[in-house]
Amino acid sequence: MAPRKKSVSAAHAPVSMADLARELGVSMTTISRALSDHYSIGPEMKQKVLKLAKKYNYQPNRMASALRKGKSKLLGIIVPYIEGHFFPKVVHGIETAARHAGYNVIICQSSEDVAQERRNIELLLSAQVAGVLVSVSRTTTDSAHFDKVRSRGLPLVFFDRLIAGDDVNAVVLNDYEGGYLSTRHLLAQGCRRVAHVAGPQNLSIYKNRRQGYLDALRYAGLPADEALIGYTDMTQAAGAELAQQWLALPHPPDGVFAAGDYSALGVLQEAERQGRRVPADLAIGGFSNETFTVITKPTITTVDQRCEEMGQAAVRLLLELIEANGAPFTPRQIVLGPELLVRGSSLRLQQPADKPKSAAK
Amino acid sequence: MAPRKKSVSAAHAPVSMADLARELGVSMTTISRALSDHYSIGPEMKQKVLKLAKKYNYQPNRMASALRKGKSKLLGIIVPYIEGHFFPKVVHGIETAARHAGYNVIICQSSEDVAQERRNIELLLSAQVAGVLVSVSRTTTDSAHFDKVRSRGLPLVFFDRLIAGDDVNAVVLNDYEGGYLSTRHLLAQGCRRVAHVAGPQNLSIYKNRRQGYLDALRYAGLPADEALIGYTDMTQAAGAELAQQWLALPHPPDGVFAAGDYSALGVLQEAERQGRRVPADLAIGGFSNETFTVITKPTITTVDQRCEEMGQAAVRLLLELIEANGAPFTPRQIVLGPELLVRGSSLRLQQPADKPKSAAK
DNA sequence: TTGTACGCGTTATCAA
DNA sequence: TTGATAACGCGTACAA
Repeated sequence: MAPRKKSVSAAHAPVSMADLARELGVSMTTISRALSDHYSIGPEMKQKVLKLAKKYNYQPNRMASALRKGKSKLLGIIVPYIEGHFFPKVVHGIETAARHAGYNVIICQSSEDVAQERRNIELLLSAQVAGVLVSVSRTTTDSAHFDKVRSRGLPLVFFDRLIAGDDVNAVVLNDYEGGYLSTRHLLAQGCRRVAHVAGPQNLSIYKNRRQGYLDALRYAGLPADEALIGYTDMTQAAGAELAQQWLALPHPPDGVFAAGDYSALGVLQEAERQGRRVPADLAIGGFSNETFTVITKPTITTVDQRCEEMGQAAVRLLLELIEANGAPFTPRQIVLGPELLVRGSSLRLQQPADKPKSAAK
Repeated sequence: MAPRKKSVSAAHAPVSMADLARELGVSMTTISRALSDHYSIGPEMKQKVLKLAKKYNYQPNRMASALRKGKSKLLGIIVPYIEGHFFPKVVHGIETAARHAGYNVIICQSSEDVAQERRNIELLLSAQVAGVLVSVSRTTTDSAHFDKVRSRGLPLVFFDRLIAGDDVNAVVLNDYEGGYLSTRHLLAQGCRRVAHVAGPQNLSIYKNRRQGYLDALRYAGLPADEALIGYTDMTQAAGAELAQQWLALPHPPDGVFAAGDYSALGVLQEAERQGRRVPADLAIGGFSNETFTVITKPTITTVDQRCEEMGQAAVRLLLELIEANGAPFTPRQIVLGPELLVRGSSLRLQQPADKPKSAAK
C-alpha cells in the first residue's frame, strides 16, 4: 500500500499535564496551578508553563477534570425534536447563552416519546451534566424520571412545556396573554364575531390561548359562542375546513383568532378561495410568528413567542441554580410576555400615513 | 425557614460500582464484568449484580469510562448556526442516527466565525469526543484547526460545506445536478430565455448551482447571457430587484432559476406585482425546499436538499472511520442526489389529468 | 513557592 | 470464575 502524501499522520496522543511537568522538570501540581491561575505560583514559572502549554497545544481533559470535581461544564437539553420553527430557535438561544457562560450543550431528542425521554435523562445523568433543560414530550404523564434528576442534586429547568405541579423551575410564554392580546386587537379593529381555531386542550399552551381569547371577549362584553370555537390538530387543512364551516353559517364570524399560524393560513386561504376579503370581511390572527407569515398576501398578524429569549432565560435560571449549589431555592416560573405583531391580515382601520403597518419587520 | 413539603430532597450521590461491590461483598471487578457482559462471569452472580444495579438505579459514569478507555460515546457537531431551515433538519438527522448507534451529540455553533470555530474544535477535543462533524463557517479559509483533529487520530467528516482539498471525508449535495435539473426542467417547459439568480461565487454551493444552470443551457444549445445572471446575497429583496431589472429588458427572460427559495420568492412577488403571469409569462424554480414554497400561490418549484439523509450519511461515514480506528482509510466524498420538486411556479404544460402536479407533497 | 500523595469511577492486566 | 492492583488525567489537602 503506497503511503499517501497526506495520509493519516501518526495519531498523537493528547499532551497531558504530566507531559508538561516532565518536560519542565517540575511537578504536576505546579503545572496545574499555572494553568488554573492559582495564587501561589511564581510569575516567571507561570510564563514558562503557559508558553510550553501553547507550544504543545495543551488541551485540558475535561473528562478527567469533571471526574475529579464531580461537575462538568455540560448542560443537557431534551427537546421533542429539532425541527420546525420553534425548537431550533430556542436551542439556538440556549447554546449561545450557555457558551457565553463557559458551558456546552449536549442535545437529545425525545421524539415525543416518554420512554425515549427517560432514556435521555439516564444518558445525561451518566454524562455527568451540570444541569438539565427540558421541554417535555407530549406523551409524558408521570414525572418519576425528572425526580431522579433532582434527587441527584442536579438543577432542572423546564421551558415551554412543563409537567404539572408548581414546584418546578420553568420558563414559559404567557400564552394566555398572547390569546388575549390578539383577540383584543381583532375586537379593536372592529370585529364583533370572533371565532377561534383551538388546539388540543390537554396541552396547556392551547388551553391558555383559548382562555385568553375567552376573557378578551368577556371583557369586551361579548358572548362566547361555542359554535365559533373549533377544536383541531392545528394543521393548515384543519383551519381551511373550519373556515369553510364558519363561512357557511347564516351569521358568519368577521374575525378569527387561530392558536397557530398554520391553521391561520388555512383560514386565510379558504376565505380567499371563497372570495372573501381579508381583513375587510374576515380579520385573521395567528400564533407563533412562523417564517411564512410575512410572505403571504396579506401578511399574517401573529404572536411572537420570544424563542431566543426563552432559551436565554432558561439558561440564566439554570446557572443560578447551579451556582446555588443545592442550597434551598424556591422554584421559580419565569413568564415571558408575548409580542403581538400586527400585520395585514387584521389591519382594517386606517393607520397614520407614516406608519402604514406596525411591526411589519 | 420552614421546610417545604417537596423541597430539595437530600442530594444522593450517584451510586458507583464500588457501592454495589460493597453491598454484595464482591470485588469491583466482578461488578464491572457483570455489567459489561464479560465472558468470565457466573450466571447467578451476574443476575445478582444486575438486580442490585437496577434496585439502586445504577448509572455508569461515562466520564470515568471515557477517561479510562480514552474514547467517549460523544460526537461533536459544529454548524454555523441552528436556525433557519437547513441546519436544524440536518442536525435532526445526525442526532437520530447517532442515537441509534449508541452515540450522543454535543452541538456547537460557529456563528459563521472562524475564531469561534477554532474554539469549538478545542472544546470538542477537550471533551474527548469520538469524532467530529463539521459544516464550516463562511469565514473559514485556513484549516489548521481541522488538522489538529486529525493529528489526534480523531475522524472528521464535513457535511454540506467543506474546506478545499480532496483529502477530506465529506457528505455533500450535488448542487451542480440540482442546478442542472431545475434549468433543464424549465427548458422542457418551453422556456427559451432562462435567467439565473446566483449566490456568492466564493461559496461552492452557489458556484456549482450556477455551473449546472450553464451546462443545462449549453446542452440545450442555448447561449448563456451574462446579462441574465445576477449575483446577489440570495435575499428576497435581491430577487425582487433582479426581477424588476430583467422584466424591464427589451427582451425579458421567460424563466428564472434562482439558487435559493427566498430569492425565487422575490422574483415571484415582483413578477406578480407587475401583472405577469407565473408560470405562463415567467416560470420560476428555486432551491432548498423551504417550508413556504408550498404555501405561495402558485407553489414554488424547488430542489430538495435531502437534509436528513445528509445527516444520516455523515454519521454513517463517521462511524465507519471510528470503527476503522485509525487504520488507513482513503478519504471519501459522498454525494447525495438532489430531488427536483416540480410545482406550480414552473408547470406550463398540461399534465395527465390524474396527476395535475407531480411531487406536490 | 513548590512538591507529595491520594482519590474521582472505571477498566485492563495479571495473578489466584 | 473471581480478586487485587494499577492506570487514565486532573485537583487538592497537606507537607516541605
